Amino acid sequence: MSASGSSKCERIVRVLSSHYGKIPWWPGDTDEVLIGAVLTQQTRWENVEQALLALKERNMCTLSALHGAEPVNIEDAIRCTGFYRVKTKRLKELAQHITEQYGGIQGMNPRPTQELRRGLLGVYGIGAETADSILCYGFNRTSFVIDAYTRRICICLGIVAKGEELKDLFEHVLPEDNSAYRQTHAHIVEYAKEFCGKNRCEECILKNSGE
DNA sequence: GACCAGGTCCTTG
DNA sequence: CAAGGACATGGT
Repeated sequence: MSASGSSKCERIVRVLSSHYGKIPWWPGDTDEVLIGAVLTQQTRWENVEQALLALKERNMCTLSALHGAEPVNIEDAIRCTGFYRVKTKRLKELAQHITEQYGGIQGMNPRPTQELRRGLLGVYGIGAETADSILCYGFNRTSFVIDAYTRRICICLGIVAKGEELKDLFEHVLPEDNSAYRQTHAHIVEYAKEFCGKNRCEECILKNSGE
């Protein structure tokens, strides 16, 4: 009889938290988080940072600036993140959605999380991970981010839930506290970079710590 | 030169 | 519904 998905999730949260403690993750104002969330799709964060700098140098690192910018100028700034044409289109769509629906980022603050999430998921190029990253790191909401690392680790540990089910599992286990959501996702990424994909799976702390 | 990166969308079987 | 391809640059 193997442990249930939720007790395995609970253990992931607990073990990683005691191992890594508090770590800084995804700093920046709301505009930067929104833009970074799109740019980091299938892309290393170091490349995203360069693109954010390039956007800042051009005074284009805000959603309203991107809303009015020429696509070619956005493309030039974000080329180093790859997929630069589709990402430019996605940023434009996101800026348009927020401007039209809420009159800007400020207008989103009073709205409930689920309403914001539905709206974001309706935008071309914004899927579950990007939407939840925006909500969790940009608007301090309790919306848990499921990324490729999280899926990989959960499969590795025999957790069968996937997609929205996996998100629900973690959200039932976590306290209703944004910093817990941030930290747990940060821990998972940190852990995955350290142990997954480098043939170090067998020494990983989740498999070897007790039980 | 091959392979992958903090996804998403579209097309096929 | 699962699987495969497209989107593109930069690092290992």
